[in-house]
Amino acid sequence: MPMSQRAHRRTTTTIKQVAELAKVSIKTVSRVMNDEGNVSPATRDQVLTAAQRLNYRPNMAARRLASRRSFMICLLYDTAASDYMVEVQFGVMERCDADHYNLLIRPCGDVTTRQIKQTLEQIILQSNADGFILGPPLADNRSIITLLEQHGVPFVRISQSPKKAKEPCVGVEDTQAAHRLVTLLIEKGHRRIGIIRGNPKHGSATDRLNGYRRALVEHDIPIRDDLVVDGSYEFEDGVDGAKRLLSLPKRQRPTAIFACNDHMALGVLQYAGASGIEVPGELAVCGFDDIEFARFVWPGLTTVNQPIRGVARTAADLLIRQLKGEYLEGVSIRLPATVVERESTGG
Amino acid sequence: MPMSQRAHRRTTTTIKQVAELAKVSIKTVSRVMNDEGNVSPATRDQVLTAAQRLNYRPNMAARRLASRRSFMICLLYDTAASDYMVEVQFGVMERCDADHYNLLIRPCGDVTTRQIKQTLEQIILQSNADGFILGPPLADNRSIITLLEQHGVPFVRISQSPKKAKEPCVGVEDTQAAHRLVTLLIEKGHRRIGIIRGNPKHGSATDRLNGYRRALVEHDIPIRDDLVVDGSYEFEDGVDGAKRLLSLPKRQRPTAIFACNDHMALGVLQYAGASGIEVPGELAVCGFDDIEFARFVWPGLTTVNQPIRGVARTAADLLIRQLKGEYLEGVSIRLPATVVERESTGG
DNA sequence: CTGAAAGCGCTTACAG
DNA sequence: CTGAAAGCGCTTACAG
Repeated sequence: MPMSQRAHRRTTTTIKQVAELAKVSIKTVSRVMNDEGNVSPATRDQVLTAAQRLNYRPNMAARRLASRRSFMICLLYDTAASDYMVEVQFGVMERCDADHYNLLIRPCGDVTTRQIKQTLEQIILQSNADGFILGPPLADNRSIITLLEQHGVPFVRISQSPKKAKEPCVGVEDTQAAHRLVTLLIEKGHRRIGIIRGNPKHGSATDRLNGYRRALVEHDIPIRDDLVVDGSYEFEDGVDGAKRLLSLPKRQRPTAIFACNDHMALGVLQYAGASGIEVPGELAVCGFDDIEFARFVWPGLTTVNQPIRGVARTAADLLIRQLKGEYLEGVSIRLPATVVERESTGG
Repeated sequence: MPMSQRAHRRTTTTIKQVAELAKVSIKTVSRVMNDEGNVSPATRDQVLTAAQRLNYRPNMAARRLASRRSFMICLLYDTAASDYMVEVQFGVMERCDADHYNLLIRPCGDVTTRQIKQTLEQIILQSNADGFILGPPLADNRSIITLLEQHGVPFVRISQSPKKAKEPCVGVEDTQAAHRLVTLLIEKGHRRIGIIRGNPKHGSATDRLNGYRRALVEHDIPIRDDLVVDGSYEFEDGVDGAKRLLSLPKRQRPTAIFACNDHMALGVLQYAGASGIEVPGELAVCGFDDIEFARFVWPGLTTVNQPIRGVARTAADLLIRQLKGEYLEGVSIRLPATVVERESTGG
């Protein structure tokens, strides 16, 4: 006998059996299980006792079919770093568990917007998700947002650009964090500070650049265009950016580089290592994200720790509250981030 | 009107409407949708055309309820590295998509076996999963295996220890890969090769040590106990291991270190960097796993690339085939891994 | 505060 | 190769 057949034989107790034992109607059991209220404490106790004795668990498939809800939340994201996404998954899951929602994950890496839209439409049509959480930078994708809005499906965005849609949005205060980071460099005596910018598709890229600018302006340090180079959050951008910045004439070249994420900062470190430039002696380096490896490289990387799990938990919370009928249009939440100082910016 | 209400209004076509349009019974539509056969080509075409015209998608909740299957596969894992798990998720998902299974993820990091068992029992009782895929090292956890077997739930293990259960098992040929890696070091002239072992809870730790031993034996190099140090796959173990190995008297200390995973190898690199020991000049270093950062550090890390996604896809495949009734007891598959040579082992 | 009835959209088991 | 009937285990909408 193959296992698959044995598996079908699992005995399950139904709402009917609980109702019989508790001597009430199935509707009353349903009321108790769903905390609907309008049940006398005595009846409630009877039902709960009966349910416990029979080890009753509501059948989700039946509940879904009858209520026409899936109790599933879909987490949609594309090419985010794995560390980041695993944290997001944890955060969302924590919140989902509390309300018995299932989490469906939908990575769409290396896929065109057109393909994502098709997938999305399938998921929506099959009623496989009551709501969506969009990770960056998908959360800023205009045509995805429009599609979800057209179908009237609730969703929450994890993004730095709240204005891009009226749906709730959760992000990080990274302008402030970047500001503190660059201020730290200035306080250590740096005046020529280079920056390697993030992927312009992400709202965070703009935010972090703004933090950098503000810190310089506050200290009356002119913003030099030749110290601002483009990047897109990839390791290689860090290598290229460092190369460009450090090939400036010696008296003009930066003594510190702020790479807008850790991947690029590690690229800077690699270029420095390969070129015999000593960090932090000749060059201070800092990143953003505090990925696991920021403390694993030598010298350890000064960076910013983002409360990713908290952001994700908050996003899930807003979505679930929306599903329960709360009106949350225009809600935007930003969580604070923390500067983590390590060896790459010196003593 | 809150969004949650609008969401409920999504119009869906049912099997009944398709049946009417195609002028057949709903049972026949069901047959076509499930590829059951026993339908004449002409009828089949009619149904397919009708389904397409109405943009019909079977309602999963109804299907689940009627068939008493959840069409969900649960991926259960604990404290694996995020890079690893994201790859596993991708691989499993790829295979699930093909058969319209949903993927439920269940990370159990930092949780006792007792708690995992409770969670598992809940999932099983709620029929929320037709089958499970166990990631390492959970896949070798005796009491988890027993629990699943008792409930008669099909599962597949991702593990290096096929003998630990009769259920299907998928792994990597890492003994051979470790053997090739150490042989490479020997061919470069190294004779004193240290090894930092992996977490003994993982079957891979034993495998990799065996590969190391075999390579030395084949080249008539004695295995020295003082060159074999314990570890558990954490970065810090690499630091500690390097410290211990490199504090040996100069003529006895290793000229190369094989850390049994990349995290530990990066620990070795960090210790070397902080101690002014030049890699690869004074010390060759290699790891195992080929995590993203193996190529981001300087010097780039020589390591072994594992076909994680393929392993995961294979595991999902075995599970789905089991669910379809195939008999796969005792099946064990090992996929080959590839040595990736970078700067940390020299020219 | 409680319940009887109808129905969610499929599959199963059976019949022909 | 095709179909009519029953039922999966809940919730919804209504009545009292």
